[in-house]
Amino acid sequence: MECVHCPNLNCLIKKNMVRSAVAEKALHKRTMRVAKNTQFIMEGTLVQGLFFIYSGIIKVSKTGINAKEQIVRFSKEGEVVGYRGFGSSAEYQIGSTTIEDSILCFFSTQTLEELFQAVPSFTYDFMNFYAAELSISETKVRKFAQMTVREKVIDAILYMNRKFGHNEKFLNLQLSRKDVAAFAGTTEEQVIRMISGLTKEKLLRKKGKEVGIVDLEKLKLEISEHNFFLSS
DNA sequence: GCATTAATTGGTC
DNA sequence: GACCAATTAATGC
Repeated sequence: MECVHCPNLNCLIKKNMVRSAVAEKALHKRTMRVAKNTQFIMEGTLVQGLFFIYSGIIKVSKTGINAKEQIVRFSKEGEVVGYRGFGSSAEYQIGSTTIEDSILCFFSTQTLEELFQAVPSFTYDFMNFYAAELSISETKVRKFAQMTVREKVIDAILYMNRKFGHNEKFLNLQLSRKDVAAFAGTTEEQVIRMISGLTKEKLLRKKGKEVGIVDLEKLKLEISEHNFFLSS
């Protein structure tokens, strides 16, 4: 998977390919195919570099109290994973697992550091990326403290819709109830109950494990009342 | 099909 | 609202 032919124009590597240093380093990356449901970053393991997603979907998670999983975010093509353990600490602060079959481009810490030193525009893009992530995690803290379970579940579904889209009937991203719970910050049973309730209220539809949005405006309204809409 | 995993429901603290 | 147990539906082989 050569960067020159990569369609992900928003990828930080691709964006900076015009700089010869980036283009040169891009030749030394390692690309790997990772099957669905495979963990490719273990929390607490030694940081070796960053993964840029060429294609596929992955989840980023952190182990909380009682070994409960907390999903931090989901990422798709063009995005980067592993940066949390970058720089300051030597171990990855997060784990990451594929949700779909994916192709990842790996850049070693050493290569990246050389690029940070040599290419300001690349470093600048990363800085903006970190800043945006920080802002998202700040509003997330607020959400967790103030939202009801119903709002958290609606918020999670709206996020899935914003980020991965929706076809005629259902959300494009099909997650297990357990993953939705781990992302929303509640339990699997609560997610199931909320989805069932919202389906009865004609705001959602469901068929098997698939979930779809029926009344987007009403769902948005419930969240916007608490000023939580935008971001994340 | 059978076996394993996920979704759902009901009840308790 | 979380945790636990029992039932049922979905999925892998």
